[in-house]
Amino acid sequence: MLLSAPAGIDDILPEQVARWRFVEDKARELFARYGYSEIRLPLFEDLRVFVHNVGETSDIVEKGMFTFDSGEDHYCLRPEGTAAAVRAYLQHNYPKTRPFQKWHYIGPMFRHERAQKGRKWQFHQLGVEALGASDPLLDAEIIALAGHLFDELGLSGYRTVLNTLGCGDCRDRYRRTLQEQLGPQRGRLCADCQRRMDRNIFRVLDCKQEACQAVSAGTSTLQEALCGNCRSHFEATLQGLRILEIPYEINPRLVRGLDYYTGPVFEFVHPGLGAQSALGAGGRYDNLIAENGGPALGGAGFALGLERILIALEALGQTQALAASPALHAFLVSIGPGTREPLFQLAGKLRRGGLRVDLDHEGRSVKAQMRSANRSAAPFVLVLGCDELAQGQITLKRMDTGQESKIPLDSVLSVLRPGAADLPG
RNA sequence: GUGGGUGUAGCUCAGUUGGUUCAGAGCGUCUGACUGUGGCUCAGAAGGUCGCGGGUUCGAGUCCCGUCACCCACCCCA
Repeated sequence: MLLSAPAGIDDILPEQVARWRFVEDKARELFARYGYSEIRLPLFEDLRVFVHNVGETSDIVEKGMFTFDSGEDHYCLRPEGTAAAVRAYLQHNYPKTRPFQKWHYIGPMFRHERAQKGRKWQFHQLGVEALGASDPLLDAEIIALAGHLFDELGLSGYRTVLNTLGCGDCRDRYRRTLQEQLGPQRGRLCADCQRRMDRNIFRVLDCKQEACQAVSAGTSTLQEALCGNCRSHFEATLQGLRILEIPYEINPRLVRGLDYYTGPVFEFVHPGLGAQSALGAGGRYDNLIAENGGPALGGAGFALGLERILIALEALGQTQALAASPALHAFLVSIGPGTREPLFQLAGKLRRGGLRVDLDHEGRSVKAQMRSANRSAAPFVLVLGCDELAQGQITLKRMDTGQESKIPLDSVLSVLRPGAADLPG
């Protein structure tokens, strides 16, 4: 019986890697343009890093993490990046040395949920964290950055939805209001929402059930409970978006599942994604640093689902025009006894000289070697037969015209090298 | 954790009311078409315990049960 990868974990095969790199490369370039330097964080952490921050009652912590023990210590595969970034920020004393940090990361995250479209056990996030400041223009900046990335990728049709959750006080006040307004209607809510009422009552607001929506439609919105500071921060964020001419829409019922969010939160949704409709999401978390033992410094960030971006691009038909890897400069074909080793030697020289070349390793016929050459998309083929070998020459064939010429064996590098920069790839 | 759907060659799928074309097609792969040369065309070949295990039947990809895997959805979230 052949083994296969665990459920919910995909191999990213060579044929697919070009698409991944297309997104990753573009993201890295843009992150740098916005001043977000890369940080590489561990794939597993002390369990407490996430339990306290993501939320004890969130599904991620309740049943969604891969955990394991080593002796007395409890660990988990990271389910998200923000809490780990904050941990590193504090561990390395950034608040005291250089409190304002703009970081980005790209890498795998792990959540133990039933897999479905756009939801895997191992998935990949592109994330950004701006730590140590509470400037509302930072909220606007990261929203703009995500949108900019989508635009650069040719990912059209996404919507930017935002809302504000308010500070702790606003939320406490609003929570009480909701409890009062929803309490008497509890029986009309679905079973999930009745559960949500006790765990995270805000999530009742974005339940998909019609009955629940009808009930929650009658409740007051958080906007009405917002304190002056939160109101002006949100306004300033929106103003920042307008300055940058970023289109957005406000959804007062947008709620985030992670506990650490405060203030503005946002989501990028796309119709090509299926039920998991968010390309990415994020928001401000002004209490997170303090709650982890640091000073009262704010932060904001987002995480985008790499697979989801790929799904959306696929839905848009933006899949072609991506070479799997740079094409070879030349494919080397050997004909007849005694030619293989000299050809192998030539390959070594050409590679040392900076050219991408390859040759057959399956003992295939000349015709088959030519087929390989053709498939490789190499613009040139070098044919070494007994005749050429005896003359110290090699046949250089242009694959586009089929034109052939013999050149001295030791001149190959200098003949191909000048044009190498013009070659595809 | 809960539903629903699907499981036939490497890939995409046909296989009608269970019975000598039900083991097939297309694509892909490989070989060959005046003995050292690709892309097009033509010819041919390889490749499948029909997910797995039971059962019903004279006889099962084709019916029943179980099981596993995958997909989609709920939930949750990127």
